[in-house]
Amino acid sequence: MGDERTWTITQLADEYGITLRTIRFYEEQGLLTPARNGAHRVFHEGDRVRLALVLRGKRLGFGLDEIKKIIGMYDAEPGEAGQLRYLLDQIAVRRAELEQRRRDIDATLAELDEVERRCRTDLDALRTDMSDPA
Amino acid sequence: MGDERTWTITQLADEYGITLRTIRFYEEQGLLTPARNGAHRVFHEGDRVRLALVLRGKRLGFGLDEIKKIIGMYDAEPGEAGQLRYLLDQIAVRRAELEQRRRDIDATLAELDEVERRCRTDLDALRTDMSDPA
DNA sequence: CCTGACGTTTACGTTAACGTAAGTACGGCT
DNA sequence: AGCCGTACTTACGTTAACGTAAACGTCAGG
Repeated sequence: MGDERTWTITQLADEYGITLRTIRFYEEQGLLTPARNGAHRVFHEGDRVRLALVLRGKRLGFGLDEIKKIIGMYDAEPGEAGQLRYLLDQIAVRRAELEQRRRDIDATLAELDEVERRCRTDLDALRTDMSDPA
Repeated sequence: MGDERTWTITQLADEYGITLRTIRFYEEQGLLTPARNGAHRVFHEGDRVRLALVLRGKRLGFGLDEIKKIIGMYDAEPGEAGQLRYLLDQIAVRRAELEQRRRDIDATLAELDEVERRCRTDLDALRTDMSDPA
């Protein structure tokens, strides 16, 4: 039932292609809170998921404190109405940011397409010159 | 014909909500190459477009040197076949990155939706408790 | 003529996100 | 007993992307 599987710090680092230092740093910043066996860190499934979320946030270009807030929203306690409204607000803000990013991505992809087309046209032209050097 | 309109550094800074320092820094890094009137910078339409591209790159979380390469692709000279193939390679790389980012964004948006649903459910529960305090 | 707005350069300061030692500790193998 | 592998903490170093201050030029308006 209760997800017995655990990981060491190097196992997680290997799995996600990051360094031990990075994981320790994330803990230092409060992004991770692994259990301890003496001095050694013990990571459970939840820690693993959180780490994945952090890395995704990074790929999205968010700063670690931003990521901390976002992740914090995932496991927010129900709390009182004020907190809930604040949370909804924050969700709206993040969503707006992400949607802006998606628009940026789409625009950039479109321009890359354009560049690629020009590129292939130029290549074709070169080939034509080669086979028809008159 | 030849786009006569020009801008001062403050005009561009105001338009894009950045500082003079930032624009000067971008020039220092070779991302912008405005003309000069004596010591004063004179920005033409092309510079303005490039600045917009830089800022979009930043919103996407790219570093300035990455952005420099990407923008460099836009105005690459036809060049020889080897260069063109390299460029096509680079385009493929960027595209893969951007598509990964879009997947990340979609996943995050989906999770935000989930959090929002839980949030609204909780709010509803609170309202029900209020109106039916038995 | 002096001030203020706008621009310039040079250069040191700052923050984020780690990198990189240095030194210590502990369990297992031979 | 000695060493290896893995992990720990502490702490200074580094890079990117500007911020910020200092000191100066120049042109229009009062």
